[in-house]
Amino acid sequence: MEILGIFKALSDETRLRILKLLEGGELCVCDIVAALDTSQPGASFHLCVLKEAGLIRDRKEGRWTHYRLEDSDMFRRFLLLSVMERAEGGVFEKDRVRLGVFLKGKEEGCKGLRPNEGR
Amino acid sequence: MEILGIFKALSDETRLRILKLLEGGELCVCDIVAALDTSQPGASFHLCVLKEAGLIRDRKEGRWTHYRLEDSDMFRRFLLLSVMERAEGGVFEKDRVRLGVFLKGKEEGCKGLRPNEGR
DNA sequence: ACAAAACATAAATTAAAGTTTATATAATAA
DNA sequence: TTATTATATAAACTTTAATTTATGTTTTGT
Repeated sequence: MEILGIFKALSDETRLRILKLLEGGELCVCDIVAALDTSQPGASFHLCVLKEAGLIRDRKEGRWTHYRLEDSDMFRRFLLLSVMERAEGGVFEKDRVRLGVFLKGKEEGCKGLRPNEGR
Repeated sequence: MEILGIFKALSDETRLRILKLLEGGELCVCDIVAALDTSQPGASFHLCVLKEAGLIRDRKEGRWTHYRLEDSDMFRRFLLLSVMERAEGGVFEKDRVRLGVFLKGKEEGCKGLRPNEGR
């Protein structure tokens, strides 16, 4: 049953955190690992569950995999919106901060490099 | 986090079956046990999870506890509606049939009894 | 061709959730 | 008051899901 898989995917805090992060736009796995401060296989596992449930999409580019929200149908769109609105607490804010720091660090590393020369 | 509890409550097939049954109106625990063809403590456990998540309400009357859907707020109403619409498969139909048979049996047992004399 | 980075997958472990079995409680009927 | 019915709760057990640790794959940089 499709709907059961969707609710199961949404019934885990780590996965709600990932969805909230993706609200800000596409992210690669290492961004998510940095933001959640968790293990890389752990993040991959949860991303897989979310993808199977049709809540996120992936896009491969070189050695990176970028994930973004999949809200092409009404039901999923509503659920994702609900997560954005109703998922609250310090965890999400902290994730957002860690992500910011990490992304900033990435930018710094690229200073002075020409396109396609970065990490 | 409230939303997490709601999704957790919805991430189990037995509980979706209970919600679907309650679509038809209030039921007592023994109705649900009969419809699901499961154990009474099992049904009580799942009813408890659904109640804690605010998806159903209970009403005590004599030795019975009657449960019904709680759709007083928009979000829960939408989720419950989604379950009604999107939960599909033979299980639900079978539950409905078993419930019908059981309720019919109850009625029969009451034939010829004055009010408050039957089960 | 070799090394390193980004991610995925698999096996082993741990933790959480669901089921079963037994017992308790509360209300009604006899 | 004793027995019975409807339900709840608790403890033991089983199943499922999540985490950890180790390794594999692919792509890119040197």
